[in-house]
Amino acid sequence: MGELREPLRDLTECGLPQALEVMGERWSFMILRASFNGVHHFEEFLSELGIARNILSSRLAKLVEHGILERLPVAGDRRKIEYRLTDKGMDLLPALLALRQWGQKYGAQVEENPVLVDERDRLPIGPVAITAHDGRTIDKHDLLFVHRDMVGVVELGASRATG
Amino acid sequence: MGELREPLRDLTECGLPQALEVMGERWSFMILRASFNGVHHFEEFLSELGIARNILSSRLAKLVEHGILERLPVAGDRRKIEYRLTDKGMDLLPALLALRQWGQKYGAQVEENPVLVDERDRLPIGPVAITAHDGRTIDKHDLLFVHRDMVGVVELGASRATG
DNA sequence: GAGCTTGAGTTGCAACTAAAAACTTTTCCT
DNA sequence: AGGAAAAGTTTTTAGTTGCAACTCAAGCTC
Repeated sequence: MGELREPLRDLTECGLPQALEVMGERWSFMILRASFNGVHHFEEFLSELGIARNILSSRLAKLVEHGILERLPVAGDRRKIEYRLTDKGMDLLPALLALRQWGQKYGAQVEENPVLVDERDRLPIGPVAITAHDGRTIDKHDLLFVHRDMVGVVELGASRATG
Repeated sequence: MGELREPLRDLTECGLPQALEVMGERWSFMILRASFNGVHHFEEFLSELGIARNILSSRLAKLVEHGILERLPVAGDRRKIEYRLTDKGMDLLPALLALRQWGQKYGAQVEENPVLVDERDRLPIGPVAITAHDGRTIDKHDLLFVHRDMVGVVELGASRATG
């Protein structure tokens, strides 16, 4: 990553804080993972994750509030509530996998199970990758932070974008 | 995501908890982001992030301890310490970007700045993508969790992998 | 239909973690 | 020598996490 530097000092403009408001909390990602794995009910999360009841309660509420999970009463048993991933929640899969793959690469080698596979050939997926605007995957060494006004401007001495 | 279900109940085998041990803490990702943006010194992080000194101190220590940042004395000024991303730290970029993109997609629309671009054409990067074993990017709808022993086994009734 | 069980939560309290502000140390600058 | 900068610690206060017990409605059992 030769020159992945930032030209100015205003780092505030970015979606990260938004994401972290929900997903930065202690159990959020573990709950999300359980959701992806077909866990849907309060008591299931509880025994699956080993989280405290009150914490689970407030996390689920927050995930619902942020539209990551949906809270629906179960037809047929009026005690039961089903927590289901929304599309917004499912869109967290790349983030979850990226994190997981990193943990796997550098953590103590755990034999992962279940394994996420490509439906087509049932072979394990590859790494989560950064793509260019045209879909090529790009290496982290080929990245650069530039000022908003300089997007698309290719190195012509000290030229500046106009407009 | 048609049948992204899990066959069994042992969700423990996965790199996610490993990753969350460091990156699940409150300021870790924000510190990481600042690092990627060329922030290297204690007082810089402090004013950039608006974090409390003691918290920053302990987060930096933890990130160093986990090999995500390196702590090196600066030649020429013996007061200064430089915190620098390691390769392990840089490998968190996909996770960071995935999170950030998600936040951007669903959060209040912020004009992001600086923008991460492809060095080649200086155009903004595309989405972080899940890839298949051969490098194709795959959609979340084409994914499936299967038991470790069933990897590569293509739907042949109730067949089982041997070995 | 009385009594037990299940599901999805609250409540109360102890232990831990984060935040703000002041203080400390060492080094540099003049 | 005196002041300021860099990178922390310490102290105090406020907020979170975690455990255990409790609630309360709905089902199940005989």
